[in-house]
Amino acid sequence: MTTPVKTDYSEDEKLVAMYSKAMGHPARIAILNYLASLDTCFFGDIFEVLPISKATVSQHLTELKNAGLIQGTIESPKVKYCINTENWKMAKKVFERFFSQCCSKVNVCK
Amino acid sequence: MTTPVKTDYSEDEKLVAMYSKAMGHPARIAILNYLASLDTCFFGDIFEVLPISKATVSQHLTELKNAGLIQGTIESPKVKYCINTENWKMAKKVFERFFSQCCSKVNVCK
DNA sequence: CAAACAGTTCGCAAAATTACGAACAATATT
DNA sequence: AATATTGTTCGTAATTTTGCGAACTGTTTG
Repeated sequence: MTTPVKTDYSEDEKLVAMYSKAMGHPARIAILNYLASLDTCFFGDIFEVLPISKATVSQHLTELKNAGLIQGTIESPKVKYCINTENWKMAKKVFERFFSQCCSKVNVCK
Repeated sequence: MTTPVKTDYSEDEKLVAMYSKAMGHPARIAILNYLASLDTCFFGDIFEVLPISKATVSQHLTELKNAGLIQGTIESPKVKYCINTENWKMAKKVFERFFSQCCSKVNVCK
């Protein structure tokens, strides 16, 4: 009957952390903002707007794709990117739950 | 009249990225969850619940403090930690705005 | 005053992130 | 068929992150 020491993190904790990590760079936030404001968007459009090389843009896009926040489809010779709305909604929900758990009661230090 | 190429990221983009980065690790999410569920909490309580060394816990706490999401006050010989409600609300708002900008229109690829 | 307690900081190692240019693939154009 | 266009991948370098044990700081207790 000891304290319930965590041997691992919960799925929810891992999920929030995963989305957060993917969003943990201004370039990736800028990409998401940009994609969220558009219907369609090619790699070139994103690259054009960011102050980094295309190799780096491509890397950031891969990370966002791996996190599930965006998706890309080939339209030769271009690649069209967009928000993955399904997962975007999921992330939105997960963050809402996360942030709403605090500040309901007064729990300030001191 | 060329395309408005970004030379830097907006303050909002940097802010979301900063909070996200701080939240980009399951241990830090677990800490925030834990703190959000309590009124008061000492370092030892947090350490006790996590599967990592106290040196590492201390590091994570420092990061969360630097991001402004938590605060700590010394109550010798212990240290009491808690959510920084002011900034927590700020973060909540910032993420709400971020996530609500999408999915209003149908902008799925293909 | 010595020993115990509660955390932080230091020093270090391993791994991951960030960034870029150059090389590469795959289609499109001439 | 050669060349241009569009992105991705590779190789590499610099930096940051993550994690830990050990040493340290500052109270507090014996």
